[in-house]
Amino acid sequence: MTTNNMATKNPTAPTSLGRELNFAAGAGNAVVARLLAPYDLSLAQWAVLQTLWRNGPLKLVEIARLTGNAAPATSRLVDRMVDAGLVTRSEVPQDRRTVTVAVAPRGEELRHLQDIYQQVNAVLMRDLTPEDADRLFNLLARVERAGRDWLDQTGAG
Amino acid sequence: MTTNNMATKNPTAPTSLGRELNFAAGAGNAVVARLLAPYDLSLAQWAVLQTLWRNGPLKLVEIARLTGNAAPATSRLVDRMVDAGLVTRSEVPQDRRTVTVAVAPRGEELRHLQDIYQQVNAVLMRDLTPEDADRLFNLLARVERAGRDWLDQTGAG
DNA sequence: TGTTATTTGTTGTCATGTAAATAATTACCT
DNA sequence: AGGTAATTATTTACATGACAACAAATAACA
Repeated sequence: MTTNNMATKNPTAPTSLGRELNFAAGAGNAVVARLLAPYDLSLAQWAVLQTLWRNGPLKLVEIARLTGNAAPATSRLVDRMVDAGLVTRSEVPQDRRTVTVAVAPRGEELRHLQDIYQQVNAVLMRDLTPEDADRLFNLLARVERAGRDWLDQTGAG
Repeated sequence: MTTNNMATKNPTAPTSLGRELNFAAGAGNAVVARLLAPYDLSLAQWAVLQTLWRNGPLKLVEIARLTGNAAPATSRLVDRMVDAGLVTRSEVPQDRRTVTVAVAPRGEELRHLQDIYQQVNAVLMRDLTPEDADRLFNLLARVERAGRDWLDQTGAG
């Protein structure tokens, strides 16, 4: 099983986990992009709608946190989505710094795309057993946590 | 072990594989970026240098293929790397369409960064057993292949 | 109360990714 | 040979991402 451990022993094909992560993520993103293309919706836009469908109207900073993007990128992304009629911006009297973003009617019409990630899961995990799928999610979570921990300790230390 | 299968059964936390892939890849990319920052080198630039360090001078289209990017992105990326003195462009008499990209002296000085991905591997896989690491590489390869196959069949069919 | 720190959102600047269109060159094939 | 197809690289246009700097508003606190 591990007589020729790819990650630690194989000298002819040194393998970068970062590369494999990016290639796998890239393939997944291409699948979503193709599924969303008929609706003129990008993956980034879908991610914003998804957080709003699930959580209701949100502050911009919350959308940024939930989608894993920085605030400036989210601000401009929401700009384009407002122009496209997908979401609305509303000022908040209680805190005049914040802006509440909510789904607009044109975005509500796309709510049937809320569970499209399950189609993507099905495509990507076509050849995986349920046990393999569990393992993959678990391993990815551990990898991400290890990276974030190192970033925190290195950046703050 | 699979009494509460996250990927298929847990109704309270539906999980997107694409999301997890992107978050894990993002964490890995942030780690590399921080390691490369002292050398004023981006991940994309490092990837180009890596292909050249390993394979010698290459056509632009070969760099694009090996790094997994489209040709236009590679063309501009190489532009900036030429400006930075990292690589050189050379015309090929045998085929006047092609341009050969080679490592310049200033890029050769960074060759010690060739194996930096191993440091990243060590950070990301800190909590993984060698068997887990093997499984992760294997699962990622299968996921990517499933996505690419679907894209090919859907796009070409 | 009044000063300082924090939070929130935006804008500027840049790097990078895609797709489409273009130009130049080479390969193919009757 | 000559016309068509394929390959290679670039340019254009646009979306998206990061970081720094900034402005406005609120919170914290001496």
